[in-house]
Amino acid sequence: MATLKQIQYFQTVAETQSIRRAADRLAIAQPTLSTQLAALEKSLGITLFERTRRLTQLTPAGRQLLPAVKQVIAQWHEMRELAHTLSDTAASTHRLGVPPTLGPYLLPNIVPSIHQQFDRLKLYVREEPPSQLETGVVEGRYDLALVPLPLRSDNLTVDVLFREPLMLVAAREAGLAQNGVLREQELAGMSILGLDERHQLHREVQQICERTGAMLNRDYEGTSLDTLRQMVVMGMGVAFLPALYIRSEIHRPEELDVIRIDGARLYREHALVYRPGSPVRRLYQDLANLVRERMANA
Amino acid sequence: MATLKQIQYFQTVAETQSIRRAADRLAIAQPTLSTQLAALEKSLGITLFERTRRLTQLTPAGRQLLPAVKQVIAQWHEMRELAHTLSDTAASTHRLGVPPTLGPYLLPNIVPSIHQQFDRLKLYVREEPPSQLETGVVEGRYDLALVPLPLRSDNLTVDVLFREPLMLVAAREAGLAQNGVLREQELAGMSILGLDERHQLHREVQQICERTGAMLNRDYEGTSLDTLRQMVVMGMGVAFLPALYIRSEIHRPEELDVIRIDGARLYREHALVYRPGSPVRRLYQDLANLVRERMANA
DNA sequence: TTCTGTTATAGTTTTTATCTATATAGAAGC
DNA sequence: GCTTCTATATAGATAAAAACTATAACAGAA
Repeated sequence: MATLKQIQYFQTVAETQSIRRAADRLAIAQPTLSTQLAALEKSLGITLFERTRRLTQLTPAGRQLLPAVKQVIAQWHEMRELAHTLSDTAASTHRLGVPPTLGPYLLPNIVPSIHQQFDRLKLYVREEPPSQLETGVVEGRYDLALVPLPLRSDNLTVDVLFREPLMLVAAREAGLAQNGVLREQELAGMSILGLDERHQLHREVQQICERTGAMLNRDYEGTSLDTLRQMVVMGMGVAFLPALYIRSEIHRPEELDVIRIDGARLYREHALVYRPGSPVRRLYQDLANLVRERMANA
Repeated sequence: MATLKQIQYFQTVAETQSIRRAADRLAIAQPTLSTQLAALEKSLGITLFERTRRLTQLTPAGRQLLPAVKQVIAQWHEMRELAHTLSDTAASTHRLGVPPTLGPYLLPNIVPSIHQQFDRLKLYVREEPPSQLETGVVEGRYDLALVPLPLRSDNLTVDVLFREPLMLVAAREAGLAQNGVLREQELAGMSILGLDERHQLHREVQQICERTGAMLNRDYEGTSLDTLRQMVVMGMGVAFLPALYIRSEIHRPEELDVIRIDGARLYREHALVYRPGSPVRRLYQDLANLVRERMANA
């Protein structure tokens, strides 16, 4: 089987038109080169060179093989260069999974910071429900993912990132806003709109309702935060929406009241997860730190 | 330094997602594969795989290197296929040099036969004066050449091909033709048009003139056989033209008389030459035989 | 926990790439 | 025509590395 070395030897002999000079340039002994050339010729089934005392030149077949040989070497060098670039782990493309209720509202805040600190890092981002994100990371479809806590799987490394408050949102006409604050007790009996159960937020809101005595309206469920907001605007009820969503999507206070609930533990918690064995876990820890800092300062 | 084998190993592991299965498919022991992978990773400065018990999968960097790796292997296979094709020596392109006073008139007669017998052989043909053809072969610019005898160089293998008669050509008005034959003595004192001295034919005609007592007209010399013919047509004199030229270019007997000279050794002799060390000399001998047979039957 | 399957490591053997020394042969020079 | 020079080939020895076997380490499943 021909080796890359032999192919390089071939090219050098073709260029120098001399086994002797090629051996010098390659810094190997001349007999080595002779032997390796012979081995290459044998493995290819071609006589590549016409050897005379005065000069060693290509045969017609060798001459026509040379461009193909150069191609192989060129591709090989290209591969090595790419490897060199990639040897900085932060220069690769990492596959990041995000939940649809977080990604679009968080990433715009942090991606610029990421590119500032890791200028050659690239992210390939996909949205999926959190449960699929977890299995996606375990199975290797993702390198890392943003997921809400708590986790189902226990074989992933978890870097807790931040808590995101859930705020009560009501139509302006409902007149619920009293200085933008409501006491927890006042939630009791209230009808709450939620997302459908495929979303993690469904469960989170469900738990809040159980704790506070509010009632989760299961007749109408949103399929996204945007539809949920629309349902609130149309007066179908009130809803808990994540703070990052509110910050990025609700700009017209004349339509909606955003109300903080006094006393209740109303938040969801996000984490960055990846496989414990990932050779670039160090980079992912740095990324987690960056997100934490960015959110702490926001 | 990364080897082709290691690169193949890399690809196979990436495909099978398992060192174990890859080792099976490659028919090598598993520890060998582990070691070679580690060596490749070290030489590239990249961790290519994330090894867990359950599956061995690519790291982000490895994933991005994979296409480049496949390129290298693809190019290598392409090279091997080409080598296989070229392993039939008669499937290569051979550089053939021909003199301008022979090539255009001989090749149309023999090239079809060559392609019939060696259907994958290709000829790259160039025209040059015979002296340059000889050095061209010696120096390796040509693989083989058609040249007139005698040769200057003595370090070339010579396959004599055939004798080509030189015929006297005169304008119809000159009225020289007597049954198309002239006796040698009648040449004495006659003014003969020739090519300029860069052509071998110049010397050949010069020798004929010396032998027969004819006079070589040096005031007007042709730069090609075609101009020489024109000069004859215009009544500037008579000329010796090679039989192959006459056969292929002179179709209008009303303009010119073609006259055979009785008694004189009027011919030039052609040979096929190539370097004695050429690994494909066997093929060139076959080609020479083919030309000889073709010309004997013509 | 124990068992199973996968990868890594240790130690050995085989292969092969490389070296030095020398033979061989063509070209140039005497 | 002989010698010398120079380039490649061959022989034999050595060093490098690629391969093997055996076994350790370890995670996940039973």
